Amino acid sequence: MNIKRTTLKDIANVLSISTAAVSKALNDDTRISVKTKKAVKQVAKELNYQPNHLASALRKGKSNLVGVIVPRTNSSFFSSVVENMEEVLNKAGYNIIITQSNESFEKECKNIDTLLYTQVDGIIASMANETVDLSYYEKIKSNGIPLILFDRGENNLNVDYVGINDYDSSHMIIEHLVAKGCKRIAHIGGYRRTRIFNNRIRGYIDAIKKHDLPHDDELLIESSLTLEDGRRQMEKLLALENRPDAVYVASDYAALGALQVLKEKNIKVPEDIKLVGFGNEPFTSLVTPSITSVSQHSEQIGRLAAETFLGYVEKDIVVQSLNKIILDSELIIRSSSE
Amino acid sequence: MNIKRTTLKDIANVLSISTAAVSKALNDDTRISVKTKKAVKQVAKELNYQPNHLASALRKGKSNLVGVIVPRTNSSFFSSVVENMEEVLNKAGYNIIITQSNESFEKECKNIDTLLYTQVDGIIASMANETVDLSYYEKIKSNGIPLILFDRGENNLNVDYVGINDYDSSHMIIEHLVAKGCKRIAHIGGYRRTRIFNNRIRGYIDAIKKHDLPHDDELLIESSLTLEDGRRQMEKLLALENRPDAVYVASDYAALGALQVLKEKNIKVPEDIKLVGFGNEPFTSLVTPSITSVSQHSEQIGRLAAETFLGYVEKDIVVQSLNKIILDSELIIRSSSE
DNA sequence: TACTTTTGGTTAATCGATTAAACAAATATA
DNA sequence: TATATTTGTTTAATCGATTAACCAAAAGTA
Repeated sequence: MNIKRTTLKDIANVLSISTAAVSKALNDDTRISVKTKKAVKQVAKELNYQPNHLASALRKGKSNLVGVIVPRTNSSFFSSVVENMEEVLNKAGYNIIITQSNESFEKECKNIDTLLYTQVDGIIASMANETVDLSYYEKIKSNGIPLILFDRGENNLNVDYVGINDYDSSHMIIEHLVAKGCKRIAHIGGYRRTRIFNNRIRGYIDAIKKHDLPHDDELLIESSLTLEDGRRQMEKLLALENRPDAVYVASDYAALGALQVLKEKNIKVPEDIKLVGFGNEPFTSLVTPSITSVSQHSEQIGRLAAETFLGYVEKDIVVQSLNKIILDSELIIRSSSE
Repeated sequence: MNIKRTTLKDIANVLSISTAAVSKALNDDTRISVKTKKAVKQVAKELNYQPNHLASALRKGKSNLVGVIVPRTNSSFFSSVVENMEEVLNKAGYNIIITQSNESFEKECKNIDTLLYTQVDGIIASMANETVDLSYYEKIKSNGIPLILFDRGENNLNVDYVGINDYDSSHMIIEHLVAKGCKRIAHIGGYRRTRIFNNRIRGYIDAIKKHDLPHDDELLIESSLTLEDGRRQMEKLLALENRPDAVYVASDYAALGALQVLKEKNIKVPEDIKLVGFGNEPFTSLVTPSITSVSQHSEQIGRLAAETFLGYVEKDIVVQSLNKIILDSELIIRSSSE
């Protein structure tokens, strides 16, 4: 498969001018006459000229590509974030490369390597569940390109972060459940090592204490937050001597698993146990009963992360620092906690 | 943000040898002594050398990147296809760039431009719903890189295709519904212009005829197959004087919309109306009642598409032709049609 | 007229890695 | 010993676009 592509030289030959002139003409350099520009553009069109991105990126030291790393793409939160990010970046002349870590640290490292290898101008990422070793992210920083984190961030990296207020979100949820009369609220949370999940756990504990509710160890569970683990942990909670009357799950997927178990055991939701998820995935409104959840404003997160990146490249800023943009979340109350 | 990266030259300088020797040493050229290789690799490591992909790709005329275009990433089918594709390609030394068209023709064209611009070595794509004009895909072909289509393909492009047998799948569904005693089966299908949906429609019609069942025009509806349109079309079917006793929907999302409407109207599924979806999205097993659906073997599709691509680049084949790999699908029977 | 400025280019270097061709030194072969 | 081959490396060209530096011709200005 070798079809010779049109190059600047081909255009230059046709018009008997230098490649430099052609390059400048195509880039609308002021030092090229209108007449020449017209001629060049005409020939470029005729020969179906497509600039060689590799060559120009190599020369300019800039690829106009932004790398994106997400744990999964098949989550509506991440997919929406990416979509909005892309819109902003496209407008600024950047294209994006999406990679997914599948929550695996190893895969995430590979993705980082791929992106650096592809010479992206910056990376916008949400960290995998597994990730504790930050050396690969340090690698991005030491490469000198901007790194923007969203949702799953890490203070120690000292880079920009866009996300919601997880601590407050937990408070909001507990307030809601308390208002509904719950007295024994459990939390199936994520792993504490992940900052956002740790914040949700802290929020949960503080809110529980504030209302003088029981905060037994057995009511607080760390989980991988997959659907399957949601099932498993819910079964654990149901096996307790003293069952909770409400469960706050830090992810909609795990909440869905929990709901399945509750339904299978004929435990009425919300009458017997109230359930709250997190993330406002579309299916939360579709299942029966629909699940109360927290909306994270994915559109804004995507847009803000992109704009933060653009802020760096446009102003050619050299040093990044810990700079958090924290958005308010919104509790969407549905049948599972009514 | 300008941190000077280590180049071949830096390594060459340290060792007082030529950059050519360094390049060859790193690529394990047989003409370089073991001693030199060791020294070079040692220094490369010390200086944290990262090859400049742009430079090597430019020189070699090969980027080792494969572009992927999918209608959406937040569908478990596409996400699983991509995951498996990636696994195969990674092993062969290729990295992938994922782009999503959001079912928009315009966006798809942009994606193709981006990928060609990034100089990918090939493109694996599933076409957007909207796409009828194939000129952008022709552009890929005329660029001389392999194009592999999956799921949403198009014969007229004369390229490789990996997908399931949609015509047979429809038959399988109708057989199942007939066996369950259904006598008036409706089909909410996709747009006929999309080959797979056309095949499903043809399969539906032929199977219906085979069983001498009514195939009134009002029972066959073309739809965008979004959840919302699923609702809309289901409402249309319910407004009919002579309601169907089963509905076969060509997408799980639309089937979910249909199910919502049925539940809202207190129509019992499967007692009053049986429902079948398509795609075996995870939520089909999660909703109540769970939805009968068709599994498309996403893992295999992904793997086969990747291997087809590799077949071209490894053998340096020049001409592509219409070459279909058709897999069998599997009907997963659940409560909605029991 | 004589000098300056502007216009519209051209030349040549450059980005960093690869590779064909050349070459010196070491080793093998006749 | 003389010649051929192998080994290990260097030189220089190349991929295609960009750009700093340079230059000739035209136009402006004192």
